[in-house]
Amino acid sequence: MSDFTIYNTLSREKEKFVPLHPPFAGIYVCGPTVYGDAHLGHARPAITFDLLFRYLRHLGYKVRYVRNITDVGHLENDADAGNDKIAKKALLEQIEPMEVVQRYTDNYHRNMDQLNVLMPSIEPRASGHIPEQIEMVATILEAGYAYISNGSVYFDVEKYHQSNPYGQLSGRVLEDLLATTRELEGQQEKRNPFDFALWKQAEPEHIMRWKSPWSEGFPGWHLECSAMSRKYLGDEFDIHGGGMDLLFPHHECEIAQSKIATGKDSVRYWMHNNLITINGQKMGKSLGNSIILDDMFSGNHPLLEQAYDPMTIRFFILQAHYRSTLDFSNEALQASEKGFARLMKALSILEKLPRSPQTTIDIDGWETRCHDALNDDLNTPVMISHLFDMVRQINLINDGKEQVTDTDIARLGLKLSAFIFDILGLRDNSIADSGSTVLPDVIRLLLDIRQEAKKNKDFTLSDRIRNELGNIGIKVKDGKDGAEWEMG
RNA sequence: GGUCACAUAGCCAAGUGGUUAGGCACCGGUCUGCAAAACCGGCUACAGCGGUUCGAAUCCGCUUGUGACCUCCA
Repeated sequence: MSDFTIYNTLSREKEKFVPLHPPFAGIYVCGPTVYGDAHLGHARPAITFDLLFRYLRHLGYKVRYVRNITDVGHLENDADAGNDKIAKKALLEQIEPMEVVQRYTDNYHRNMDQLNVLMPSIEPRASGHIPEQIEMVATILEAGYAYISNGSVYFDVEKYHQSNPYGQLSGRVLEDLLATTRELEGQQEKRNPFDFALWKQAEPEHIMRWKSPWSEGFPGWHLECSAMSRKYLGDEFDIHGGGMDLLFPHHECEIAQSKIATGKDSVRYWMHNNLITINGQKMGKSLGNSIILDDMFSGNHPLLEQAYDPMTIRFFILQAHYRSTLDFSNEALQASEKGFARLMKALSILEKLPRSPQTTIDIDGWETRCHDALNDDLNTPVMISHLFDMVRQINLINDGKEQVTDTDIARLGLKLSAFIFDILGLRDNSIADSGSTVLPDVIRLLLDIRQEAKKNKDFTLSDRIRNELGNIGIKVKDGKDGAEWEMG
């Protein structure tokens, strides 16, 4: 089996994953800003790094996965500035900022649970780490890489760049940045347009504010991730993840301020997931094509032809590689829905397969191919294509065209379960497998009666049972060994 | 305007120099009282133009198109 490799944005190459302190592995991922409902854009990084979390654990690492909640103010530039996003929403709705934060945090958690995204090991909130952030600002000031201007503290990028390469992660050249930065209001406090705030003095109407040595205000926009990753993962840690949209300036700034605060390059592997498009267009609130997850699951949105099960969404996202853009459309989602159902179907017949004295399929080679795909920078689409190869094998066994022993069925079942449920984090939520058995039993009874009717050539009765079950949403499917059914 | 990505069959999506990835749709077939479902099989594409090479979707150049970032949004 090959080594686990990760594409490192910093080197622009796939690198073998070697943790700093085996068997431990530390991951930090930029989490949501909780000022609105979770949408598709939140689902992708959550699922991508959930996959990473699950796979590292599968490989035997003891993983600490930290994913923050951003609940401290960040300015909006497009509107009548002055308030941060959370404060603004709070005023709008006449409630406490922390009430907004709580509501949308709960909502995010609920949606992530629906997508079968595991909770991280630690989920720190920016508002709960103000002292750590203030301390980091002070350290950077003492080191001489920041300056105070009108109660705010800014990071001195130019000075940093004299001894450290600024822009390495995102491929920016400082001189170019200077040439292309636009003139904006509020820039006059800064020595250079590309300097960024470590601490920001609050405007009078700004509700979320904390006391600091420099002013009453709030921490800078990139600082929380540096402060919290350091606190929970140390000065140096293994993996930092996030969306590609965070590459610049957010992660670039994190690198700079952490380097000065700790004297070390804090992150070994930078991982970035790509964005989601809808019908070929970027998803965005301003474009009116942003779909929140609740609507996705209920189908209640003009762009949606139907409701999509969370597992369909998860499977769909995993069918593309995390570093590629992924285009949502009804056609594509419906394709995934059917493919996923076929996968689950094959899994369900596994136990019922006819046993043979020998096995004619190559289980070990297949397992290696699955692992190799995952080891190749989490190439889930290739891994899933191997799963479908096994689906075909299972069906061929079922048709008597291939053979498998009793032992190998058990072995295969364990492996499939590990890949599909443990690593990919999929969940079989067909109704027959959950909750009470009363409904399945009743349906089974009806189907038995129908079978007898068919035997007696009473097709009026048999069709009536099938049709009326169909009317209440239960699809009857005749097979060789009696009828099957499913909700739908 | 600057920087960087990407362009693969009806749709989605892997693939980084030489054996048809995969899913959905579609078309055949098996099964079946009928239908549906299920299963098996088929479907050989790489934006355009030029170049490198014995050989290119894959490397290089140009053109066209799409997207991301360049903002005290995260």
